[in-house]
Amino acid sequence: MQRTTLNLLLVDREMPQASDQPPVVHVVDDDDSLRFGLESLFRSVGLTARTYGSAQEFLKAERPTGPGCIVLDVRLPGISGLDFQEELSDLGIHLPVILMTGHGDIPMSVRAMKAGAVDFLPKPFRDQDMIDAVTTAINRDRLQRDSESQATAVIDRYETLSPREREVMALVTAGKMNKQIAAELGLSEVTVKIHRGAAMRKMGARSLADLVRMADALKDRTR
Amino acid sequence: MQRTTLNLLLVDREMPQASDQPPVVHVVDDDDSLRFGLESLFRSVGLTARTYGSAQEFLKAERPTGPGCIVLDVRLPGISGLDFQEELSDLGIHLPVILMTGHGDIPMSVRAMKAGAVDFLPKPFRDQDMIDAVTTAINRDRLQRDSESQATAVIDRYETLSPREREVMALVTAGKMNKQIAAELGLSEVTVKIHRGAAMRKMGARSLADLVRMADALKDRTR
DNA sequence: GTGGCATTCATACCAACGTGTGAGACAATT
DNA sequence: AATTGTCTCACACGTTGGTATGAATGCCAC
Repeated sequence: MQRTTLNLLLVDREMPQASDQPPVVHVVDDDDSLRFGLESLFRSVGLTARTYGSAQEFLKAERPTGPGCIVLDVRLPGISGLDFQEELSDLGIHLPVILMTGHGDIPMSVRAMKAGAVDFLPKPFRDQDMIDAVTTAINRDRLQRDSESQATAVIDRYETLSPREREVMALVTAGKMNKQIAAELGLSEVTVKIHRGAAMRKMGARSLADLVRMADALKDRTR
Repeated sequence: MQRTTLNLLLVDREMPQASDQPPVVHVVDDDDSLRFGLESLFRSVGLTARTYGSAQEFLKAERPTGPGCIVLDVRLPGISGLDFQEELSDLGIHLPVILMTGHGDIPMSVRAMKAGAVDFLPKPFRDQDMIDAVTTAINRDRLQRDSESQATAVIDRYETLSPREREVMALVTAGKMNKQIAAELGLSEVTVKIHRGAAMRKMGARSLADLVRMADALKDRTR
């Protein structure tokens, strides 16, 4: 579930976000002619492509923030495409990855897929297969981005809560009554109500159901 | 993602369940000696194996209900292992699948992994690789089973709700007040309270937070 | 030290929730 | 025909939740 747990909780407040930027396909391959070929292929279907001759070149370029995906050759100068795929995760670049290879084998493809690759295409591949893979990758990225931005909004609000408010929120969303919470924290019931109200206000929850879903979304992101 | 949304909601009531049956590895391959080899390999690590010479033989055997996984050759008499993998899903057999092949290629392995295979092993493989794959598969199955049985328990309870109770539950878990629900359904507030109470009782929810999580779990299963 | 923030609480009031009693209507089943 | 289940509602009572007023304490930073 990861859930699109929060579906429409925050939509009205988060709507005017720039989630509709045109997607960019980042092509990393040391073969010049293949880069040019892919660039024009993607342009032919209305997609913007940026190309890089090596992993280093990709990394020293401006870090991609908009939606898109990465098309990666397995054999790159200096680093394996598979290793680079993992490195991207560590760097916090979660764009979906498509791998290509001229001399690949099954274990290689399995490793890539286990690591979350969208597709693994042996060269030569058909143009349509690449386009299908990129389309799938971009859709996946869009979904990721949407749930990510919603989760981020919830986390941002959560950060504004005081320690006490967080404690109370945890117990409230665990289904406990104010009275029980007061006993558990050694407080009076009024105080609990105040923290509870503050948590609702700061989190932007219009109902307890909202708050419960936000709490669950927070748990999912921590795991 | 499916969320372990419900973590401990039902534990106290569902605990004495037979989720701790020993796992069974189902081996489907037409090569006799390989079947025997795998059977003794699995026995050597304390796993029970059942073997089948073909997909048909597997299907006409007693349908597996306990935990485990399926080890499948890609080339089977009559049907491709990849097609069989998909067929198993359609039949509602969701045991994790590991594929083996003597003459495989990359697209084959990619297709299998996309379809959710745990691993795809070219023959000959190392014993340890197979054991690792099976271990991963069985763990995955355990997680699936746990969340599945919890979800089933919630669904079973939901089925006992009357239509009105379901309507009210939906609106309650959407965060609406009794007053609003009454207006929306053209009812008096008392009536809403009665349905609401009945829903809580029948669902076994001890708090609104519980009910909200159950409602979300139901949505996740429907999707 | 003064302002700001977090935390705590009493009192009080109103809104919302939960449940029980009692009852009428309708449909389907036995 | 009787039963069962669903759906409906009025009335009443007690509990729980939400908020405002007013106030006290302690801490940290400017």
